[in-house]
Amino acid sequence: MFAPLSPIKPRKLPQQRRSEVTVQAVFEACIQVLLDKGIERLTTTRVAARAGVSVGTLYQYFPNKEALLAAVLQHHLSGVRDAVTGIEEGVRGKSLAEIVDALINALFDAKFADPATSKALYAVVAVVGESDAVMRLTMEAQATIIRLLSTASDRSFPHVESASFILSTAVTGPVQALLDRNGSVVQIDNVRQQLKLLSLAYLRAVSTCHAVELDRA
Amino acid sequence: MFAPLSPIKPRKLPQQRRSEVTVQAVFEACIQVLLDKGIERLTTTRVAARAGVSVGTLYQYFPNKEALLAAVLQHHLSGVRDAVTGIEEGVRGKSLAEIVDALINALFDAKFADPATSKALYAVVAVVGESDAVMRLTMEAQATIIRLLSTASDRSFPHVESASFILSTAVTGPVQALLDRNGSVVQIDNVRQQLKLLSLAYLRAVSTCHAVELDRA
DNA sequence: ACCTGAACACCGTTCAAGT
DNA sequence: ACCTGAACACCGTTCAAGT
Repeated sequence: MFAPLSPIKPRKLPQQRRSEVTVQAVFEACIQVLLDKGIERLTTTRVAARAGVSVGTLYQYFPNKEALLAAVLQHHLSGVRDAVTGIEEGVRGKSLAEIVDALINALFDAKFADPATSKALYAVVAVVGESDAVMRLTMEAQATIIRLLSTASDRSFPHVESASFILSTAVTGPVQALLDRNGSVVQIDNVRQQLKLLSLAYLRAVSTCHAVELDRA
Repeated sequence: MFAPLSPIKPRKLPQQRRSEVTVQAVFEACIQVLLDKGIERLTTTRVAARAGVSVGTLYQYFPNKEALLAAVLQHHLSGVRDAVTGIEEGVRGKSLAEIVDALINALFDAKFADPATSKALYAVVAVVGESDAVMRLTMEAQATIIRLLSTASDRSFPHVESASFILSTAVTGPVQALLDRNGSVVQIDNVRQQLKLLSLAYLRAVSTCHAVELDRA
């Protein structure tokens, strides 16, 4: 979050480094427990044990169970957000079709890189979905989509905010369903193509073509 | 579920009736607690107390907490399924546009009749989503959509199953987001119209027009 | 036939004590 | 600076006892 900007400073931070390792271990243990016990049997003691530390240590870094879950979810969501913002330069000024293609591909690559983790985290959303940090990440991704759509060379959107809200939320459902059913690679790819089709069809329906735009003086 | 078909038989079932009342009370109490405590603080003791019975009584009707939550979710989902199947006769043989209109309207009427309850139940899906009964209801709704799309007079679908899977899951996301944000009436209606647009645009993209169909002998 | 509530094993969280 | 684990309040579930 607020990494020191001073360039050469590392070395000899033994304690800090130890705690970093601990936090990372707790993080990974949390996902592991989530994966093979389910959120209902996700226990702080169990997570701590799996991470190789005591409960007390876990509570030194996370004020409570919910904060732990929120942190894990946050980490995952910021990965998704980065994947989406990462395509921004590459598609600037391109056609709507190309933008949609890049967008859906980025989302699928991020979500299905580790499907088990993505699936496990959906249960977490229900518990910490109202968290500020999570809502902020969602809105950041939304803002990026708004910017992306605005740069389309062949189309313009009278209601970009509305369109990107519908688009981003609509795409979520099929992805979630696919994760839930442990879809095969070919099913995943089929849904990916269908979502490109859906997104493009919808966005074209709510946009106006640039070619016929001559309402100047 | 398996109501006796014998016509005149009621009267004098004092005990049964008492238990029916109890079950209903527990049911409603469960939703109440869900609403103002959240699923993380949903406690069997709390639900029982709110229903005006003891924990022991609750466990006489539901083998465990998860079964209770599953039953509540099931009840809600069967309402949604009924809303969808209810439009079936009304739209048989009509145009795709009319079918989509009726479908989205039915879904919105069912989901936003009691938005607070719908919202609260999304957290429950994460806990009992894998339940057989819940999955059966989801598939029944899907099957109805497949039948509906097949009856469209002006269009036919080469891959109805795929199309209805995408459609039904895609529509879920915006509805869920709207419930999460406690959308106003005008926002709800806006999303309703957008989803009709989206559904129609997508379904037209994956269907073939009936007018050009003359591949007979 | 239905209900009660004390009892037990387990979970979230804390804190005095260690290195 | 970081870790431990016993301790406490609370939750899920059971069961002997009531009406």
